[in-house]
Amino acid sequence: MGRSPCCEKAHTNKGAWTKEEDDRLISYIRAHGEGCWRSLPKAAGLLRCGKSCRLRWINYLRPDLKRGNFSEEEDELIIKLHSLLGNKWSLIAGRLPGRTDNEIKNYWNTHIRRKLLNRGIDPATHRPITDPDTNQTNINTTTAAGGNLNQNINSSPEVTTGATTISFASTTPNSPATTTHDLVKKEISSDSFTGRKIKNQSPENQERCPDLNLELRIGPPHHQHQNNTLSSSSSTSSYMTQHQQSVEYHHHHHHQTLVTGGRTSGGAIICFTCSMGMKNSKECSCTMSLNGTSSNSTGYDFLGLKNGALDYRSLEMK
DNA sequence: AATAGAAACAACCGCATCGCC
DNA sequence: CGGCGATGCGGTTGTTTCTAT
Repeated sequence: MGRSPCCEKAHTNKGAWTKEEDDRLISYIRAHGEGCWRSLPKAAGLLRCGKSCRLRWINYLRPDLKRGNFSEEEDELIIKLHSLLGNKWSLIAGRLPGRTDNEIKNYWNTHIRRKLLNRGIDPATHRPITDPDTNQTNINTTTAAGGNLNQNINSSPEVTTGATTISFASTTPNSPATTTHDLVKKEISSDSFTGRKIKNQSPENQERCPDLNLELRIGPPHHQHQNNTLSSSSSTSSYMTQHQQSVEYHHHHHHQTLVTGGRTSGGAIICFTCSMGMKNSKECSCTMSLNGTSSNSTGYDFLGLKNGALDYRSLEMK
C-alpha cells in the first residue's frame, strides 16, 4: 500500500520563500491560527506544501523566535540536554525558549560538535575521546565555561549531588560503554512533550537505573493552568510567550498535559525565568529558592549548570 | 579583486506516530 | 483492530555567506 503524497507536487513552489509568501503565511496564521497544515496553503493562497508552510512558520516566521547567537549558557544547556536525550532536537528545543529544533540541530552540527571535540569529548557519546596510542582518556577540564562538564558527565558513571543521586550506570559491568542518552532513550517511557509513547519501559529497565526517574519528561517548564501557585504578576505572565502558547495549542491538540515545573521538591516556588537558568534576571518572580533564600540573589540553577548536576525533578511532570 | 573552500543556515524528504473512523 | 490522513521529527541536502589565499 503506497503512501499518499503530502501535497500535490506538480503545482507547489519549492526552495526559498519569497517575501510575499511569508506575508501571506503570517497574515493567514494571524487570522486563523496554526494547524490544519494540509489545507492551509490553499486557504492562504500559497503554492506550497503544508509541510513547507509549517516548517517556514515554526523555524522562521514565528514572532517569538529569538534569533541571534546562542549564549554560553544555552550552549551548555544544549550539551547537557543532548547528553541526556541524544538527537531529540525537539525535546531540547522545548527547553530553550525562542529556539527551534532545526536551529539547535544546525547549531549542534556546526558549532557544538567542534567545541566538544576541542574539549576532547566525543559529541556522540559525551565521553572523553580515547587516545588509541596510550589507551588513556583525554579529559580536558580547563575549558572556561562549563569546563567541569567532563567531570560531571564523564568521569564517573554516577552523578551525585547533595540530595539526589542520578545514576547512568549499567548494572552489567561487562557490557560495553553505553552513552548516557542511549540509556535514557531506553528508559524514557513517555514523552509528554510530544505525547508519544516510548517503548522499553520494562521492570528490568527500571531496575537497571533505579535512581533515575524513568518517567523523565521534557516539556515547557511552566504551565499556568496547572500551577496556580506561580506568580500571576505581569512580569511572569509575560514569559508565557507566543511560542509557549503555540506549544500549548499543539499539545492540547494531542490531549496531553504539559510539564508543570516551577516547584521544587522542597515546596519552594521558582519562576519560569529561573527555571530556564536565567539567573538574576529582572523577570525573576520567585518566592523562594531551593534553600529558602531569595532566588534573585542566587538564581536557580536550571539543570545544574552551576553545580554540574541535572535536576531531574525540574524535568518531571506529575 | 577574484576565487576556492569552509561554514552557516534554510528547506526538503522520508518515516514514525498519533488520532479518528 | 486495522486503515488512513495529519502532523511532527530527525537526517540530509542545497544554497548562501564568510574567510583565507
